[in-house]
Amino acid sequence: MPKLGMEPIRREALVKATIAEIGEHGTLGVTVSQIARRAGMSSALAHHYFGGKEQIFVAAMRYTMGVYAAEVRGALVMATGPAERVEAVVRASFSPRNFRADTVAAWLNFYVLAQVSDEARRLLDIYHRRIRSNLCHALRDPLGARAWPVAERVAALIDGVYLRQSLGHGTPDGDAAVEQVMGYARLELERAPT
Amino acid sequence: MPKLGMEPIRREALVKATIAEIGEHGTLGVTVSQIARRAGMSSALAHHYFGGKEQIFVAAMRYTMGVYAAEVRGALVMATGPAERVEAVVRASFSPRNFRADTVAAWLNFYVLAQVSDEARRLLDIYHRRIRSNLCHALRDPLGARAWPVAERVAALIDGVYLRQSLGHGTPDGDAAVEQVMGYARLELERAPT
DNA sequence: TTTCTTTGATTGACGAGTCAATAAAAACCA
DNA sequence: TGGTTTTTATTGACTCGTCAATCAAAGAAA
Repeated sequence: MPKLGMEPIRREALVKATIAEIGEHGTLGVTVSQIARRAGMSSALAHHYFGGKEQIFVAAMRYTMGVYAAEVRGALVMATGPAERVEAVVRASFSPRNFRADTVAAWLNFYVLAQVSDEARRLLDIYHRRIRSNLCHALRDPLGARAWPVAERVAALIDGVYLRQSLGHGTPDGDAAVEQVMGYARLELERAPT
Repeated sequence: MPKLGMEPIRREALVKATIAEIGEHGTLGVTVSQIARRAGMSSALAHHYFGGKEQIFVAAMRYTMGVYAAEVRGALVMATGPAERVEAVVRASFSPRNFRADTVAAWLNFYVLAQVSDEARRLLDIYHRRIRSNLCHALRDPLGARAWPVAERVAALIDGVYLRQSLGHGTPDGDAAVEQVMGYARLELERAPT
């Protein structure tokens, strides 16, 4: 059975199982055994490859952020002009995938962890920096010096709307979320001339 | 020792101890014993008065929200005019108290719990409805029909900015947070004429 | 005495992380 | 080629610790 090169396969299986398990239970209070069982291996193997539960979860979050970053890049290549570029970032943030219960649970628990785990905090910083950079880049041309504060506000608005859509009643509505954020973005772009 | 009317005293002590303990550990993974010890009683008594850990935490969150609501009301009575009323709500949301580590920890864990606990979800709904109502009321006069979507956006912006300030580097800056939100609010108020 | 308060002790269970031991593939060697 | 060693993969069993929740019983006021 033991074939070579199992490590990356096991790691990915664990990462995906972690997200699924946290999505089902809502909490980080899932056990390594549950995650390992879902990934089809013993808990000892999970510890062998990752070291501990927190490291497994951070890896899972890194994965989630990677997928999100890819979504953003994918949307950006088809965008022309500032408004479209901003909308690309916003749309990616509110994609169906990001509103799935497991993704939401991952993010919420990630925020909790970021309070106390340096590694998680670092990862969160990367997310903040990336989205800020993407938005700034899109806004720099039309807004000039105002690009920075507007980007910051759009980023915060994305997070806030995401939170409310995720925890509100009923199924989250991605299009409505996009409109909520773009409503502000367009306002800034229309009064553009710096 | 057993005097009458201990119940409210014990409950309050437990609620405050819960917030302090979660603030110190960051997580809901604190034990009932830790909370009870901090509140100066046995864990059995905590169970006696609240039933279980989740109920203790929900009570703690209800308390936190109550304090916040009082802050908002206090700020509102001194406000005249739409802009000031909005700013009152925003300022209260970013008061030093709300940026204390224990309050932040309470809110973040509350979001996690709201995914799976009906009681927590109901409480979160109350928060959403209240802030929406306060902002709508402040904006209805100058913005008319546009009051609702703008209020929703301001509310989301508050949550988003709060999240970023709390989990960003360094000490949260309440004034900067207020300015970030009011920057948008004023934009809407200036183009006011419906 | 009745009622409220309080806790020590207990139950019954679970969990993270470790370790020694097994299994199998690959690399080395003759 | 056949045999042997090394490396990687894998897990069952175990340690040590924890914890939520219960309960019977005791202390004290009404």
